[in-house]
Amino acid sequence: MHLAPPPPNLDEQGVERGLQQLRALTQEKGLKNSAVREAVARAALSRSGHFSVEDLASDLRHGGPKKPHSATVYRVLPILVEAGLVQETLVTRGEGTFYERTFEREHHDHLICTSCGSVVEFHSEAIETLQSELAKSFGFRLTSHVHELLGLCGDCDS
Amino acid sequence: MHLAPPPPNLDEQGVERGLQQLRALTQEKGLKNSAVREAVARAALSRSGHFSVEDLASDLRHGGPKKPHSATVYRVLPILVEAGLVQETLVTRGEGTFYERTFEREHHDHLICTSCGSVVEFHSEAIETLQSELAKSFGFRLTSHVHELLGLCGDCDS
DNA sequence: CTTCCTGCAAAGGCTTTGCAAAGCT
DNA sequence: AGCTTTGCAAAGCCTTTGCAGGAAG
Repeated sequence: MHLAPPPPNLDEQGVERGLQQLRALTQEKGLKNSAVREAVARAALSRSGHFSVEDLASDLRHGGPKKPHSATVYRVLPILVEAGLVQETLVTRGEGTFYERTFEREHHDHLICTSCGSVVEFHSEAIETLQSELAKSFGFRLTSHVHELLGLCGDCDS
Repeated sequence: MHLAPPPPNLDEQGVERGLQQLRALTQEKGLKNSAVREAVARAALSRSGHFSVEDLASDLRHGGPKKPHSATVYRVLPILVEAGLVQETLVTRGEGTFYERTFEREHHDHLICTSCGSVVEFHSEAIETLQSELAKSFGFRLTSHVHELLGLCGDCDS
């Protein structure tokens, strides 16, 4: 069990590998290439922490030449999820959907302070193993999971 | 690790104990008694599985003399949560919020088939223990958690 | 030329909120 | 009386959808 290492920002080559993985999926599905979709993917891969759809749209408005409409971002995100670049996260926050990069990043879960909102990312191999065994014993093939621990952090608990 | 026992429906006395627990909270908070709130609590405590706000509102429309507006149910549910009668659940389903009774019911988590939607409730003492240790090691005081395993059940995986 | 993609605006679905009447204490 | 609670309707918010023009293959 350990603290997940802080998000090691993806360098330009990493982003490029992510785009290639995206292209592999879109080709396989018979989709066309799209500069806008790649711009969204770039923005998502470049983010270091948790982000919302609006965060991405905002990055794109300020950052590059392409300024996708947020409806487009909503349409692209499920593709990025399917391509394994990002994943929904912080589902207990309630206010809107959040994502985080999963591409070339170690799997982790979250410990969340319900008072100040601080988030600790952890990884427990023991829990992962138990989950697998559990699923197996019920005849399930596990594809993903949501595991968020809610409580008060040291600062808020005093 | 085991299958959580099927919800042992609360009998009338159990419901009454639940209402008492609710009254304890409302008194402590200086709230007033309310027949409508208790009707919602009764409906929630009487449900056996997972339910939505609309499910409750519907029960109340058909069941008793009181027919609370759904806005009222939305206002009452957080109080029932705080009183420890119910809890949000199936957060990964996405479509609206679901609740389930926690009062006089063993804690459990969920294994969910993303294809057919079937849900298995399980309890793993080992995982619970690991969670506690984990929170402790990061200086958190745990108050609750969300743990949902997503995958394909035996039927859908063939 | 056929199919996919994008922007825009509108619709949708769930949940919250403002207000006035009604209910507790 | 003074505060909470309720119903109702309206507003809010996030997300999805229909459509028409544009881009890719």
